[in-house]
Amino acid sequence: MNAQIRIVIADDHVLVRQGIRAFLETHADLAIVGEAEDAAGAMKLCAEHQPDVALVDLVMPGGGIEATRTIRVASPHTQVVLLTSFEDAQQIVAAVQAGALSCMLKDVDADALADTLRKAARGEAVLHPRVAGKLMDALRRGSEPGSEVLETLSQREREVLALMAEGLSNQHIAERLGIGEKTVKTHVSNVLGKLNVSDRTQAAVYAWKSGMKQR
Amino acid sequence: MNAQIRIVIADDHVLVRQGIRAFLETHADLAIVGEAEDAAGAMKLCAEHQPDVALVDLVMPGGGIEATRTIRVASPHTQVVLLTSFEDAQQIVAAVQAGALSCMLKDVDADALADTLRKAARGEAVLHPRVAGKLMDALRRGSEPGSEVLETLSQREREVLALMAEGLSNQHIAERLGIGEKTVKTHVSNVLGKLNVSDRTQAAVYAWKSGMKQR
DNA sequence: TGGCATATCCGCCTTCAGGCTGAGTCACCG
DNA sequence: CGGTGACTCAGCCTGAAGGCGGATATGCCA
Repeated sequence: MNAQIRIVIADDHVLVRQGIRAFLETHADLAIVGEAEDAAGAMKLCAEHQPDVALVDLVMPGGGIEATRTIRVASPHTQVVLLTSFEDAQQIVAAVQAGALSCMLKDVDADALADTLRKAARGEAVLHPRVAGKLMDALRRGSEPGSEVLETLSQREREVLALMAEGLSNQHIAERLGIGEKTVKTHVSNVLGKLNVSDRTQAAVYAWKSGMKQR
Repeated sequence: MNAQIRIVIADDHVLVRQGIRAFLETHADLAIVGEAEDAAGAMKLCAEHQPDVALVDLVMPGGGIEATRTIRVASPHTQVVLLTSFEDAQQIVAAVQAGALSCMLKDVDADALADTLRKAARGEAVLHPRVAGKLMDALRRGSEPGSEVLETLSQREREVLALMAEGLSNQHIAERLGIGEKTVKTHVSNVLGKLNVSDRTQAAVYAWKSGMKQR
């Protein structure tokens, strides 16, 4: 007994959404339960409907990658299928690491897309053939280079950021590094300024996003 | 000016080599210039003939990965197409990083294999569909299992955590979710309690550690 | 029907984070 | 020798964060 597969579409272009909808409505087992036009809306919609699959455009207000990440956290049941016009390996890798299951280019035909969605609902990944090649490139290069902004940090600032990214308070960082808390606050302020973020949580997120915690 | 594509086959099973040879000989544009049964022989053969493509078994004496690496170094012109019976993500990733271009499972049919070889000669990668899935898994490195503690969070709490993990302040989370800041603070407190952490930065780190990538 | 979990909101209070300013030491460099 | 940058520390002040208690409304389940 196969229930319908419930799908949320997230794309900032109405035309694209309508096109996808028209594509998918020819398949009786696929039900579109909602459409969003930005990352925030996509997360909200997924949290609300808990769809089986979210079809997310890589390029959208708020960011397709951020949308993927928030959807995966806020709505673990929902599998994310990425939709993209461009074959940017870095972006695709980032999206996969953010929790995207499959990745399709926008030139797929209706049946292939439907098939991808069905497989996604079962947790099976599908890679668009041309995406596969890009992914191989990215893998070969061994992950993306870190942010150049991180390079502007001094040694001490990097240490402080690393401990911030572990969730330590100023006091604990001070103890860990054997310096005063005031000094830590100075470093923290400098780090926040250089990274152009407004608080330690954003700095920690920055560190994780830029990969300083992954190699 | 389509010259024949020159191919070297490296597999330790005579039967397999003969099978592949029989497969490919039905295609006039594919020429098998040599067969090797181990890594050393494959490298020697490639260095000698500088073939366009080397079809390398992942499992062979001397190691398919080592064979790939040495071939790529000793004979840069030669593209390596991996052939494997097993879908071991680690092995495949390692082989790709060693320089393999494409990866096929041994259940491909003759035409698909021929097509892969032609593309490889042009430098285009092809991933066997089932291999793609494994590769995604490896990339994701354990995002699926998720922490069991995350399961104890309510829907709303997961949404709040997702936004905390993006670095948003209580005020911004409130705006994003369309609820009051006081309510957000309540949710945040509950999340901190359930995750057994003492501040939002630690919660964000927790989300990143358990929800997205790496160990 | 009475618990129980969830989600929403309010107020009070304490602690901490982070901005701003200033300042001392040290090492390196032109 | 003076300048520059990194590292250290200090005081002051504002605002955000988070704990604690209380409150209301929903829906689910025994």
